[in-house]
Amino acid sequence: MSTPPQPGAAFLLAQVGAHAAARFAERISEVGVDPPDVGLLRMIASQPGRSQQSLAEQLGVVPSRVVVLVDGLQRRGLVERRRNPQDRRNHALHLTAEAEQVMTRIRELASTHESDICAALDDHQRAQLTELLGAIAAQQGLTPGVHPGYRRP
Amino acid sequence: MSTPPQPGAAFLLAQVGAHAAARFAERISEVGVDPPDVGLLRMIASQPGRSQQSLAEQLGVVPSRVVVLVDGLQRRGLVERRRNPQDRRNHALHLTAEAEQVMTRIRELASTHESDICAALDDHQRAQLTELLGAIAAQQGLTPGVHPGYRRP
DNA sequence: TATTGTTATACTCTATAACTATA
DNA sequence: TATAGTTATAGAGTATAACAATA
Repeated sequence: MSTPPQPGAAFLLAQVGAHAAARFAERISEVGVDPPDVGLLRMIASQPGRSQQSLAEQLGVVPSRVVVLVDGLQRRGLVERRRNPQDRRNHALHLTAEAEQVMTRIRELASTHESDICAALDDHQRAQLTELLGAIAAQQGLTPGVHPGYRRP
Repeated sequence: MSTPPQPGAAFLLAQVGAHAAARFAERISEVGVDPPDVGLLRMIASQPGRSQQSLAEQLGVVPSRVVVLVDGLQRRGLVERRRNPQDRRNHALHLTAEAEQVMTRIRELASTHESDICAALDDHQRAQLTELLGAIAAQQGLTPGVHPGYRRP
């Protein structure tokens, strides 16, 4: 007797999660950034002046990867590296004025994205889903706001 | 006034989904395969004798990628390519006896994985989550059982 | 001429390790 | 000597396009 291919919650999570991530990537390509960029921009926005090392640590990523990501954002004029006069080794990261506008647009896109992905659910179900996922995330020890797309070094 | 970083359902989906996928990849590494391998093995198991073209189409992937994946599975002794005497251009794909055993083990690992990922939920909540995710998957037009990790060509 | 599968090639992403400059 | 950041390099994964065999 063969096992019927009834996907469980874990497979559905991976499937729907990857779909949601891919659709989000499509949307934000409008402003010329990709999901890792957005993660970094959000972290810099919430704590301006952070060093690349501290970002690497929180993301669970090797510092040389942050260099590449920040290079890209700097080329696009979204992030500034400012030498810290107290310790000229480290770079304080700040968003540019343009980045503030871009972040506003990203928040709009994220909101549309949210509605799109949850189009099958009513408000109650959406709240329920958020609660269930939040419980899993907490129990699994996921860092709030940090996407595991950044891999551990 | 700054927007509080309250992650919505879409972000949680992407975050938890990527986590689930990564954990599953760890588990199945025990039998020397990775998630794309498992997807292919499952498809061949449910419809033995399929051609590489038909797999490529269902996965939404370029045929040359299927070549590489099947090469790997063949090297590991899990898949056989059999020339079709009627049309000697195409290769009918079949699982080996070893692959049947490996699939049994993978099903065990998937079951453990499922319990692990849903450890924060009781049975009722787990059923609820599965239902909500199923509704999203259907409304978003996702192919049942096909992980979007295989990208569209 | 069209189709199945393959190879050759190139591009992207990411990690490792060596290196520079500051401390 | 230790630390922040950078560069150079290599490996994995994947797509594109040219190609071989068969129809």
